[in-house]
Amino acid sequence: MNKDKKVTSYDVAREAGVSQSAVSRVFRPGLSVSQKTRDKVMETANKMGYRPNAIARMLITKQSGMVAVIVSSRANINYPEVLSQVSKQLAARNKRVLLFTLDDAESADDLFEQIRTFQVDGVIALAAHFESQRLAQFKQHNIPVVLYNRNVPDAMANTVCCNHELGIKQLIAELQINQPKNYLVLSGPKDSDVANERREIALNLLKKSDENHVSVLYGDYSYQSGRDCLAKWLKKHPAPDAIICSNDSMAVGVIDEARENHKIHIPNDMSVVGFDGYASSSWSSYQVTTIKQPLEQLVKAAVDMLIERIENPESPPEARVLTGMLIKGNSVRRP
Amino acid sequence: MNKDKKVTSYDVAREAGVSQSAVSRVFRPGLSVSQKTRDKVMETANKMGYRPNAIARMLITKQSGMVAVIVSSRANINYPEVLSQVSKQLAARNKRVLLFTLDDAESADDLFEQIRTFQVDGVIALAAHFESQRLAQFKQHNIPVVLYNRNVPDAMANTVCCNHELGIKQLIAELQINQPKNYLVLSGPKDSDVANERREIALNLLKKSDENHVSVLYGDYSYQSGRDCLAKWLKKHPAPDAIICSNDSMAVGVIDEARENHKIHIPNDMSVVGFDGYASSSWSSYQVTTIKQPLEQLVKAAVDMLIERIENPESPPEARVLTGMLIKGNSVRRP
DNA sequence: GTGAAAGCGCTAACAG
DNA sequence: CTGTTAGCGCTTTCAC
Repeated sequence: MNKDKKVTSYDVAREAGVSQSAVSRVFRPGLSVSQKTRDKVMETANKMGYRPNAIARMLITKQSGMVAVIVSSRANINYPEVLSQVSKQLAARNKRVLLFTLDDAESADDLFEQIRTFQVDGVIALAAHFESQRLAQFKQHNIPVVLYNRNVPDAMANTVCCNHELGIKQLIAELQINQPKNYLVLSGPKDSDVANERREIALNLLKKSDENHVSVLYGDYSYQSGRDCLAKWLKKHPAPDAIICSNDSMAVGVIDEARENHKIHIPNDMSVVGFDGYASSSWSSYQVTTIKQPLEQLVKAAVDMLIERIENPESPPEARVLTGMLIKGNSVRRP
Repeated sequence: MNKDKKVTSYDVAREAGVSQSAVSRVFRPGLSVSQKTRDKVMETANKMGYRPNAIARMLITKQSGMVAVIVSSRANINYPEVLSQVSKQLAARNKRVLLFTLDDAESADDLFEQIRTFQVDGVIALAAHFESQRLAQFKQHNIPVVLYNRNVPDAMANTVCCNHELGIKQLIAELQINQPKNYLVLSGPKDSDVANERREIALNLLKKSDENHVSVLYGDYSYQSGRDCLAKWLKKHPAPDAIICSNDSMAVGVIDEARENHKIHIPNDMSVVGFDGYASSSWSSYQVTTIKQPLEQLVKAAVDMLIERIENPESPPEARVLTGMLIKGNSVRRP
């Protein structure tokens, strides 16, 4: 067993009495080598503890086998699961995840240079702060990018997204069983594309009926912001009939605040809906009515799409929209 | 602007009228280059869109600048945050995270070969399935490893961990305000080192008094397993006075099950404590009394330790134990 | 099927 | 301070 120096293909070749390129061939799948040579090489390789050096391979093949995944730490609470899914599914396609964090738009230039330096084969962006204008830079350098959970209107991007329009339609249909009059839309932050989209969809749908009274508040997707927004609202206004939250965390915050500090019963006095299908929002004390994102399928779509773009760089931009599932919880009053 | 071919340092050198090594020097921090050359190189480099190729650099310096981080998907719910912290703190030390998932012990051999292939500078293991016997393999190949949130008794490992002993002592002290007699210890899975440690500490502390009646159940750290375990227990036994859960998710599950299906009031009829300080466990409906892990400091310790081991491979194994903070929630009855 | 030889893009002595 | 010269460990023609 080697202890200090790394074993190279030359060492193995010498020991096995073959050429270095023979060793190389044995370790590259699908290359023709005689069974005899293969066995001999494999045996000495194992004995010497040889492993091909991926770095050297990258240098020559110009394929790093790595995909940059960009996350933010103020992330959507779903991302842990998304991330391990991404890693697993990319591993199945023989790619690794090189992780980058992006917490503010300012450091995006840096990030770009970093990613370029590492010669990644492609990029999956989970981070809200990854602005779609950045796409041009990547395109210029022929680095395929897939945006996860994003819907870019002008459609020059590869995106994978849950069907927000349909989902919010379903949620509003649920709410309307009670014929509410006063709605509050609790949006995510203004710098989040998804938050903006969900909010606008809700507002447009609600605008269709003149009878609806609709107000908007802005949180930051967090539990606490759900609480704070509701508390602030109730200082000057009566409780609305229904609150449409841009995600589940805020919905849970709203529910807790309503119950704890305002003696508002959910769902009897007020209905609340969320979005995402985050596990905690289904806990008995909340049972938020929400749209569950088809996480595994979304990730699969994103990975498939990226691989496709890596293998065939000329593929035109594509948006895949998957349908979420309505979870009928207990946060909407039933007649 | 280049469109197709990648720009190399030779291209820049030719264009700027200097040698290739001059270009190399400009892009390596801390090397002496005259201001004039530097400016000229930088200008043409920018003009041509040149970025040094990290892969080539890795090959020659034998430092990949990458750290393998091993996670599992059935992960501790804290890991999202841990992961982005790790990524951020490693980035500050000029290292990137190469992510690997490990979901079952069987694939660990594969994982090891993968990691070796990528020539990572070090490894941080967050995954419960990463068995400490594996350490020998890494040591043999001089790859430093730090185990996060793990306490390996025989101490031949670099570990970073929260002080479980102290934490559980504090939790039990809280519980004992009501002088409970019947305890239930709800442990995490038997194949988790941390779960085993937390369970044994609790059992040992409780054994000290002959008056205590203590039983043990095994969950899998999930919310649902908390519910299931309690339900199963209550079929044959009366409710205990106090339940000590190995993590917060199970504690929340226990609380929901008790309230919803058994009309047990928490904390009046039964006290529950958790461990970790997971955000959701502090939501008003639960307010679990727990120990909050000092996440940021733990990550910092792990990263510091790893960098230290990378720079100085001879450093002896070290265990760093940080103290968590007791969160007095509302899941323990007060007299 | 196999070996020889030429690099991939860069860093690191080493002279000048 | 700058340029020249060897490689890092591998893949990939190209003869044989």
